[in-house]
Amino acid sequence: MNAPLNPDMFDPVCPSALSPIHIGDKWAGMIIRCLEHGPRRFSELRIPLRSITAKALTKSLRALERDGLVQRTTHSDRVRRVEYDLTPLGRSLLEPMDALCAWAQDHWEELLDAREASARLQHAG
Amino acid sequence: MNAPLNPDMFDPVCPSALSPIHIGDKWAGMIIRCLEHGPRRFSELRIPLRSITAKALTKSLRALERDGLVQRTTHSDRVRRVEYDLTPLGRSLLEPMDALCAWAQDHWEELLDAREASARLQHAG
DNA sequence: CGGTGTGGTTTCCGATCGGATACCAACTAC
DNA sequence: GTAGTTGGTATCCGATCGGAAACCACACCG
Repeated sequence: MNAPLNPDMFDPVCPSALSPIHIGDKWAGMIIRCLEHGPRRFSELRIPLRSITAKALTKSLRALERDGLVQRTTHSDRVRRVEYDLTPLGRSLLEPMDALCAWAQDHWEELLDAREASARLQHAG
Repeated sequence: MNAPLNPDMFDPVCPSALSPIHIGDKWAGMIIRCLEHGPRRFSELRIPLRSITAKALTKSLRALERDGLVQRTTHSDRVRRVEYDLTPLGRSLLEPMDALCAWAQDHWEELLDAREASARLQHAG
């Protein structure tokens, strides 16, 4: 099976937060990362995405499904079980996403410096 | 100098419109592409970005400036001349952007198919 | 003098976003 | 029966987005 998701997998000061490149909506990139190593259940996804509401998670997942990046499967178990998994198309996104993460890490300090410089100008002006 | 920008450089049905990956806000990616081959003036940028309002262009350019991706220069000519140019940081984005464009082109049909399939389900349901 | 071009800013407004909260059906466990 | 879990929906609401339109300072042109 699948190791549990690390509740802290998304560091609040993750360099990617500064990155000008985004996947889908606010949550889509993180959801895709959560599915990288296998299917996940709805409530399982909510753990690393700590502040997400059910509404926001549903909306984001539906968009990913509509775009063919994620597949939703309802299992007929005794207890209700719905799993979300990356499609091959969704999985193919991981490679460019890795390139973007690498870019963000490489240029994190430049991005921080630029923000701080403009904040100083703002404060001075 | 710099060849004029092609007014049609952004095909309304460009595959990148379907891409789930975005650079900055709605316009930032296109602006960066416009600056790829050298600095451009404000009104020059408005040509390929046909429907953009001055307000939207200003806002997007200010954000790019704040993030250190674009530099704004006011030239002291007789006529007012303001030019926007990519910084080295902004230029470094071109490489991952190319990777994304390649991904979007490679998977355009899959993306289209997924959208159409979900639209059919929507219509049938 | 008025008209034109440049590089914007301001105001208004409808649409969308995103969080909080409450609610729900189905099923299980006690 | 009652409580808890799962996978959501429905409603409200303030904040933000994004376009349309009007306006503006400044310089040049004739």
